This record gives sequence, structure tokens and C-alpha cells, in this order.
Amino acid sequence: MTPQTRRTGRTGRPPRLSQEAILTAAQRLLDEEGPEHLSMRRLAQELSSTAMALYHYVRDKDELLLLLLERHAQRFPRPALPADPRERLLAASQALHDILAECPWIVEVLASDDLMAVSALWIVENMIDAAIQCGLGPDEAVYAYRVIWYYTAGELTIRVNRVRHHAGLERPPHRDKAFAALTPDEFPRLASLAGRWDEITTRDTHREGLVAIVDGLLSRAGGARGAT
Amino acid sequence: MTPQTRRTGRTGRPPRLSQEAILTAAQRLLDEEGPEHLSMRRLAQELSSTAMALYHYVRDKDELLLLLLERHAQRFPRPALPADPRERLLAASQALHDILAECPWIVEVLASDDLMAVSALWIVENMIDAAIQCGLGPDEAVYAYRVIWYYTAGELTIRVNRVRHHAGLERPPHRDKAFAALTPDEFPRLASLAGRWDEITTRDTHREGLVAIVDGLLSRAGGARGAT
DNA sequence: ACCTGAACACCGTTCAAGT
DNA sequence: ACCTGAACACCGTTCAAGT
Repeated sequence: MTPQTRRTGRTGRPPRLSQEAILTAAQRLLDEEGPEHLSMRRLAQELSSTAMALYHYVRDKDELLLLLLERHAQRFPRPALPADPRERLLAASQALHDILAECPWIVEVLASDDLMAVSALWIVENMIDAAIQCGLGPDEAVYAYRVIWYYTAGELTIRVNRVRHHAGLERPPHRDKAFAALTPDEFPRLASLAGRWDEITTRDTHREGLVAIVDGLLSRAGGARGAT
Repeated sequence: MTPQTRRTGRTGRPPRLSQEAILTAAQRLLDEEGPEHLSMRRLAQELSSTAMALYHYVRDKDELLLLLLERHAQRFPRPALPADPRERLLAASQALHDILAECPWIVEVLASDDLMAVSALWIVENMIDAAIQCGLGPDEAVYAYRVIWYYTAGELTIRVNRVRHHAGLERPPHRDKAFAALTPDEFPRLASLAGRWDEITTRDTHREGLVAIVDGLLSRAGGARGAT
């Protein structure tokens, strides 16, 4: 939605708000208070305005979030991508993750389909192009992109939920229930790992997993490179 | 939370509600009206009761959802798992997906950490055990489990969001914006695929992706099998 | 054109009171 | 022990009205 601020002469009263001001305030709210505090009412209050005034600049809350992602992706430094297609696929996938890692709350919104924000389309283009150069067919390349996207989205969703719950300080009760159920005769592997579970699962394994997934996806292509 | 229905003599007034009745009603609501209509108030109304009466049987809404997952996982037929470790890892991962595919709305809740509902712990046990039998070390096996879990969670999250938006009938506006941005000179691969994008991405590629991921994860183990 | 106020139709949860 | 009613502190969004 483009704001109704059309420059058709000098009629009407001058705007006090702007999309830019709204997005800046929203980003500050997000950074300082967390996504759970970003509501239209709270945001309006931050701008000394009313919730409804915001609807002159964004169609609804979803669009507000998408605009925030767009802004974020635009500001994000676009890394130089390696020439080697496998390395390029890895680097582009990593960029996808890194851009979203700073606003994982957005995943819920843009998870509605498989295309990204306009400002991040260069990533998708590069992922698919690199996959094709690795020897995948066009359809296979799209499917490879989607597998990586699902992995990324899952990792980010789980990450944001973890911090959300950890902010609540207390361990979720169902975790304790699960650990209590870990009898060595029924669940020998889990029981033997239980003591180190938190330690093991705290490690950031995103990159490792990404490499494994990419190699698994590319192994179907017979390792051919350079072919379009 | 166990309900306060302690059988300590026959004092007090007889309960009209029960956790069972609440869960059954909640499941029906979920099936018939969708997860977005499951609220404590709506559920109470369904039971001709008040929202607060429910809080005698569940600690909060999160626990209600977890109990629903537990019930669902219990009822889910436990498939016979193949002996071959790679096949077993695949089958258990598939079971993880299939159980959750029927209630993907739960992913948000249990995504808070990496352990599952108690009734689905056999899946995690088998995934980790099979990974170890494939030649991974215990820590590597846990990490492999987590990679698969992220992929599964992402796939399910995106799926539920897709149907949620498709229920709203109209295509999300940012999709059209993204497609409009697909100029052939800037995004040659995407532009050439744009016409078939929906067709390509509609395909259910969960299984294929899973196989690729598992193979990618296991390729690090040198193909050793049978070792603990 | 830009913004406000009141209202609609909701949430989850707490708390004191009733039977 | 079990349940209710009122209240608290919120949501996103619509609509008619004001300047």
C-alpha cells in the first residue's frame, strides 16, 4: 500500500506522520521491547498518535511487518558471493539466514509462501542459479531452495520461541516432564544423553546443518559443475 | 498440571467438567473451526461453561495445547520401524512429520525447545539411535536430529501459514510485488521460472528433502553401519 | 487529506465471591 | 472442590465525524 500522500497540489492538511517515521518507531520498539510489544496501539502511542492514524500509511499490521523486513533487507550489506557454485549456494543461504536472524519474528509472516521480500530476491536468484550451475535441473533447483528455506525458517522459529520462553525465566514444565520420562530401559540413548542435553543443544549448529543439507541436495546432481 | 480432582473422600461438589471433556471439545473445535478459533472463552462456551472453569483443569492455554499434542501422539499408530539404521532414521523422521502434520499449529508451542511430547519420545530415541548406528557420534546424532527437526518444523509452519492465508482467498499482495520485481535482466532465473512458480512449489517435496538431508548428514559418517 | 473517538468483536488471566 | 462474574489489561480493525 502506498500512502495516500499524493503530491496533487497543496490542498489538505499537512501530515504529521509518515511511513518512514512509523517504520523507524516500529523498529525501535522491536529492538527495545521485543516483538511481543509491537502493536498498532502501542506504536501509535509511541508516536503520540492514535492507532487509526497508522492505517493511512499501512494497510494492516502484516504490511507493516513486511515493510520492516524490506527496510531491514535493504540496509543489510550485500556480501560478495564466491564464483564456485556450491560455495555460492552456501553463501547465499547463509545470507538468507543472517538477514532473518536479526528479525526472526518475521518468519511467521512471510512463511505464507516461498518468495521473499523484494529486497532479498537477489538471494533466491543466486541460490537457484547456483543450484542449477551445480547440475540440478530448474525444478530441482527450486526444490533445493525450498528445502533450505524450510530448514532456515524452522531454525529461526525455534530460536525466537526459545528466547521468548527463556525471557520468562522458568523452564517450561513439559521439558521436565519429558526428562522425567527418560527411563534408561525405554529410552537408552536419550537417558544417556540427558545430562548433557542442554549443553549439546545450546551449540549453534546452523552452519554445519546447512552444509550437510546442501551436500545432500547436490549429491543427486552427480557433482557436475559449470553446466547450465 | 494435574486436575485438582483428588479423590479424597466425597466432600465438595461433583465436577461437571473434566480434562478429558475439555480436550475432546478442544479437538473438535480445532477440527471443525480451525486453530484460530480455539480460545479459552470459545472453548468454555462450547462446554456451556466459563473460561475460568477451564483453569481448574489446565494451568494455561499452552498446557492445553501440549495436552492436545500428547493425546494426538498417543492415538497415532506407532509404525514398525525398519532394522536398517538409515531406513530407520528416515522412517522415524517421517513419523515425526506425519504426527505433527495433523496439528501443525502445535509447532509454535513446542518449538520452544528440542524435546518433544512424552508420547513421541520414542521417535527421538529412534532417530538418535539410528544415527549413531549409522556411524555418527552421540553429539553428532543429536545434532542430526535437530537439523531434521528444524526442517520439519519449518515445513509445517510454512504449510499452516499457507493454508491460513489461502483460507483468506486473496493472494497476499507482497507476492504480486515480488513477481512484479522479477525483471529478466536482474533476476534471469526467477523470471524464467515465474510462470511455473506456483506449479513447482505446490508439489509436496517433504519426503525428497528429508532423504537428501539424511544422506547429507550421514555422509559425514563414512557410511559405517552397525557400530555403536 | 489527515487524523480522532468511539465502538465492535475479540483475547488470556487474576481475583474475590458464591454454592 | 468446583464454578461464576466482574474486572484488568490488552488486541486489530471499521466507521463516522472532525479540521
